[in-house]
Amino acid sequence: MSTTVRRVGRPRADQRPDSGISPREELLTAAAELFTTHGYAATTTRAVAERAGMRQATMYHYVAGKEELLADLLESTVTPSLALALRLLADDTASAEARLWQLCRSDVELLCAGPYNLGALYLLPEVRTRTFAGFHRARAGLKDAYGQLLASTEACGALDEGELALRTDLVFGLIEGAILIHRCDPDRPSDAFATATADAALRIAGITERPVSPAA
Amino acid sequence: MSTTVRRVGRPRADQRPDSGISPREELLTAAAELFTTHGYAATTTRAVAERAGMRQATMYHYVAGKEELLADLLESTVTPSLALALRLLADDTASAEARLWQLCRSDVELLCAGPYNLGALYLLPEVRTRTFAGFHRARAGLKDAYGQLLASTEACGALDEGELALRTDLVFGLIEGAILIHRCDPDRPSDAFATATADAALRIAGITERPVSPAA
DNA sequence: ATTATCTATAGATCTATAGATAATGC
DNA sequence: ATTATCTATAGATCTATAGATAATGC
Repeated sequence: MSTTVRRVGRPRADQRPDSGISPREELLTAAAELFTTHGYAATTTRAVAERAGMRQATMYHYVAGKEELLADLLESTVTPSLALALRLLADDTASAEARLWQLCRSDVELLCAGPYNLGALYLLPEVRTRTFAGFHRARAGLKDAYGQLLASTEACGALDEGELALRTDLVFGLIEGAILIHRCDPDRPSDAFATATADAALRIAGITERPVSPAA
Repeated sequence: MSTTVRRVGRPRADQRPDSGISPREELLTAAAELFTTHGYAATTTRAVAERAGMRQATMYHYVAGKEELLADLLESTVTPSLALALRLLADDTASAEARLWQLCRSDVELLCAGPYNLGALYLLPEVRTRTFAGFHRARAGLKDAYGQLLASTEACGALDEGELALRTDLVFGLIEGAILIHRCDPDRPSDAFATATADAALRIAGITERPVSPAA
């Protein structure tokens, strides 16, 4: 009946109650908090490891270094958004306007729902390096989905290529920037905020009234 | 007739042609480039000093450290915007819509015109500390001006306090985020981009057609 | 035997200060 | 004498590896 799990290997120096998640995930959680609050470069491997309950050197048993943690965190923010975007692109039972609205709303909710502003991490200059190619590919795919949905709307259907790209950038920029706006006033309920941001995104696109939402 | 300026003090180790700006400004320029491309925490005092043409230790003759450089740079981005905002608030010859549009357009131009994405620096976690109180005060003043202009528009005049704050955050967020959008496609001419972004900001506010621009 | 962890540390930084130096100014 | 700069460096990091240690598994 004892919940004390006997584990292989030398015991940790400071024992803590079992969190239920794997050491690697504990490292990711610790990194998420520290990267977003203190900054990536300012966060040491020691700080991440200790917060995850292990000594600095032990971290290398689970990850190759700080960059790997950041790459993992970034991919985890964009992957669910991309999955939804692809589903919505394939769905022809709802109008483009309605699907775009739903994508916007859901992306803002995803960005703001987590305990940390992971969404803001993509702004780090370090992220430009090739280590993060996977993240960049996924993000480009997501932005492309926004562009395709926009192109299918009545308001943007007649735009030329350059104008459409500009609209897409503005809409996508507002959605990605929502995490920073949310940070100004974190007490605002995030579902109302997500709805208002999706409405704003559609107004940017030139769609003046909120479309009928498709079945989720 | 010689342009070689004889200056007091020990000569620099590696002489370079006179740039015309003061050593402190050279440090600020160097910091702007390095902070925006490599990140603040990742930039060393040595890197800043050498790029400004002096040895690492000499930097301390002009500034107290890295933080002072960042604080100065941040204030320099928001000060001109705030000055214009206050002028526009006091100007009652133009409609609120027209003044808001002009403020948006001008802010985006200011953010995007510089050679570096200084506007993105305010996102750094380090900026939350009290060293940057001056910057935060100016930024709050600017956002407040946006709020006042918005409140004077027909589209937002009837909104309650919370709704107005939300609109303000969304509009201000789009404008501040414009620098990040610009980074995606830096070749787009920045005046057309600024115009499109100001249009988008007004659409977020609920203003459907571009107001007649007041005399600049 | 295998595993997860620890301690210890080499090597590579980076910041900020101390004190020397090489100009001009008077 | 004053000034701007330099060189040198103490003290404080931080990363990543080497090798020891204390569990379980068989």
